[in-house]
Amino acid sequence: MAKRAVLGTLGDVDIRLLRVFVVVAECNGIAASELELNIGKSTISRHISDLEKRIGLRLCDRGPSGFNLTSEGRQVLDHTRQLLLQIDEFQSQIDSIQRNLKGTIRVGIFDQSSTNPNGRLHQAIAEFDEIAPDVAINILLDSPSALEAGVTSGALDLAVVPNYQPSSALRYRPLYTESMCLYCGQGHPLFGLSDAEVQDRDVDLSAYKYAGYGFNSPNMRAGHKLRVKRAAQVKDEEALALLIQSGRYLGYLADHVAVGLGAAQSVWPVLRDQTAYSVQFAAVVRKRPEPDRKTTAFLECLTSAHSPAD
Amino acid sequence: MAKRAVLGTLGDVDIRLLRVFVVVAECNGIAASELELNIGKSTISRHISDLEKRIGLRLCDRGPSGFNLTSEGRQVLDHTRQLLLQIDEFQSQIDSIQRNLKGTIRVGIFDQSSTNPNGRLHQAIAEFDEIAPDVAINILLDSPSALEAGVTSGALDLAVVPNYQPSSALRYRPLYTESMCLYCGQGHPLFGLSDAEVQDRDVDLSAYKYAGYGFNSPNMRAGHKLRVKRAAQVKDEEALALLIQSGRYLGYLADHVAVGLGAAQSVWPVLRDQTAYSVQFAAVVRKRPEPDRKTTAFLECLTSAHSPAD
DNA sequence: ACCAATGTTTCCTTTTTGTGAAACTTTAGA
DNA sequence: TCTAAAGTTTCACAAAAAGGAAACATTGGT
Repeated sequence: MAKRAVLGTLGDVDIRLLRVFVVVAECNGIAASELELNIGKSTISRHISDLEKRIGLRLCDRGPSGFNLTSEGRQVLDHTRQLLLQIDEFQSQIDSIQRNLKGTIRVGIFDQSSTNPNGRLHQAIAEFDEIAPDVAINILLDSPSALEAGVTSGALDLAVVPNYQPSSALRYRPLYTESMCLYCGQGHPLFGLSDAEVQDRDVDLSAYKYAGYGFNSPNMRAGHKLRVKRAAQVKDEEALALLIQSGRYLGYLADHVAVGLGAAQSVWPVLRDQTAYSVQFAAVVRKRPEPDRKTTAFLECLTSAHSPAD
Repeated sequence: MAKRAVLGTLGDVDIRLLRVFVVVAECNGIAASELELNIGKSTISRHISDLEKRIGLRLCDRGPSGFNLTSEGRQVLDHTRQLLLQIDEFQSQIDSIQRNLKGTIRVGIFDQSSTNPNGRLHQAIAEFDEIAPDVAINILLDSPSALEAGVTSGALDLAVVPNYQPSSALRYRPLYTESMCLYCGQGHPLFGLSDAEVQDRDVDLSAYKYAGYGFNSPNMRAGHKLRVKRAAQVKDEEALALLIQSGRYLGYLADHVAVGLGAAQSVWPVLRDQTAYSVQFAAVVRKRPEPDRKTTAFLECLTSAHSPAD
């Protein structure tokens, strides 16, 4: 240590010495406090006399003739007890900060993902409310790119988005996957045909009208891969399902949506082997500044809500 | 260190770290606080992260992108400020104990010493009242041996007594001296005789009546040394002076008393060369338990009141 | 793309602190 | 008077804490 900096030149009474003093005073002697403190008496003796030097007062008469606090010692003892209480209080204030999360958490959700039965957001929210009842939850629905932008800028604490094109500024935590497939509706030329039949006929999918989302999304990328031309743009899943059910359009649907629509009766998977793909949904937070505690806690809730154990 | 005792296992938040944290927060960054703290940034950085580990909370985002307290950091800062205030308050409570003497001080005075002009007890009292206005002074007059017994037993805090037969349990601090001499009164056979004349006549002092104190005192010891027989016992100086002035008795008087009686007119020193002696008056306190602060302070006042400088 | 500023980490040194053992000192009590 | 008990002091040592220097890492601005 080069030189003690300006801090606590005079002050910074050693809390430890004060604690020792209190115990010694309560035990009414050094010998008696040995057990309590679990320190040798030579050490205790030095502690007490150190303390006396530091605060410049003789605190007690001690020796073979007995132990007695001086009048100053009694006063110091009183003030010390109070100080130690205040320190304990400080400790518990800190503890309570640790325990009680407060504030508002802003969570973004991909607006077309709420129907997936794999998504356990509701469960995560319930868990979170259990451990952090004082945090207000703010939920916002938007497109994946808008959500990621929000998280990056700090406008959102966390978002649940399909995990594609990961940004290096963000940290992704996989939650669940959604399986997608190209569907057509009743009345469509491909309706009812098995993959083998379609393949036998050497069908060119791009010959059919295709409906998809108008914004950047896994759906859009899948469409690109099929090289289909988008004849209809939609903004939400229901609209897309409607177009497909019309029997005029091909389009990607999540399998759970197809099931919801009545499956084989209403919509039909096209070339499942080739067109099926799955999207992983992930919770995303920014890397820095590091997410705060309530965000981390929410992330944990999300993870545990989606872990296989549950 | 063999093993940290049970004290403050979890707690004992390091006050120093908290102080550093407050300064850093106030300076809004580590670099800025370097000057203020007069510590290198590497150390400060470590301090802050140590503190974060100890209390288990991230306190601030820091880095090239700027410095920002987290919401927890802000809360901790508030509580820390309060704690530091309370520590300061503790300090000043201690200081005030140091400064303000309280209680009662019991002082004993040799009851035959109050007329000596060298005794500056009044001045000492004035000084003491200046520095310790809240201490009540209790003064008791008694014989030297009674006073010393009082000090030894703790019934008295301090006494001013002629310093003879020092007791090993007591600590003596010389204050002033009183010169004594054997005197006779007008009408006595030795009145008016110079030392030489008395010696020429080969006078046997023990042939004359002698008057002295009836209790153990320097006066009594002086009488023993002269081998005079005590024909009259007195209990105070005025009675003694009266007997001597009668011209019938020899007796020891303090020179200042003789002067007060009118010196050469009224009383006459006998064989000054041989009979003169001086008594040192001293303040006396017990060695242990060590005298308390007000006693020590009073002792200081006595000393300074009697020091040559004054 | 480069630079300056802000922190962090690693490595090493110095100082302070905490500790026990043992030899002493003092005092109360048998 | 002798002894046991209570503290104090001295000595030696280990560990923690405080500190700095230098090499890194990250980021904002030119």
